[in-house]
Amino acid sequence: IGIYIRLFEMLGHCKQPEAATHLFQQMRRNGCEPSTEVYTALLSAYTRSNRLNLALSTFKQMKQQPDCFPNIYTYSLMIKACSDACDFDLVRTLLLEMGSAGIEPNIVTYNSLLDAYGKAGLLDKMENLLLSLINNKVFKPNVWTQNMILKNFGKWGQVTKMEEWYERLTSLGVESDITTLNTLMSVYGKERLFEKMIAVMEYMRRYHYNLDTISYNIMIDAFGKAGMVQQMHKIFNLMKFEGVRPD
RNA sequence: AAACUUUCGCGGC
Repeated sequence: IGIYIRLFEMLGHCKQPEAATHLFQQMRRNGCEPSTEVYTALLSAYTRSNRLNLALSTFKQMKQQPDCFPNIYTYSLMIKACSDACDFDLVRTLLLEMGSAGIEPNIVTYNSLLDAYGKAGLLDKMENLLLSLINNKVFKPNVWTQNMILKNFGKWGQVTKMEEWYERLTSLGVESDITTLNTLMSVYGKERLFEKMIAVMEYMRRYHYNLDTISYNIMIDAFGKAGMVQQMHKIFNLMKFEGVRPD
């Protein structure tokens, strides 16, 4: 059983939803009873390839099986899939369904929903939900919440909002990680705020965050798009000097 | 063992 879950996970990463379907059928022919975990892994393989309809029909099928009750992982996954498709009515249905099943959403569930609002440009909804989570003290935002909030304000050009929320979340005790700082650099790069982008890089070097391939890609990309060739070369040379390999 | 975030790809709609 664990092997099947591992295989579904691998097929998900390789974007092979059809192969996952076949594996599931084969599993059943071999007399293996599906479980919550197996269905969740299968659904994950589907949603990783954005096969929402296939995931929805499989989810329905899952709920008709004995001993295959969706759990918090299953619901979070389905909520993310519906969120990514901007089907917020379906998200609401799933949240209600979870509630009646006695399953409470957690920070991961809300992170998916917050990100979906952000991606759709519904920044007010995103911010209001975040504020209510903070004010109700149900969940502490975590570093994933922070990174996603910063990215979404940045994505829509709201740099000041992004900086305000960075300060606020930091003051609430959320730590920054390499992804946080890469996100800030990416936004500053897109906005052509190169001095801020470089300031983040220097901060990272000063405080011993190891810049990774993504960090350098972000900066090279930003300078490249602006046609700033010698700055681009400087970053490239720094990357070689630091022993980070390009991809 | 299975769910959430940053660059670029690949895949899907």
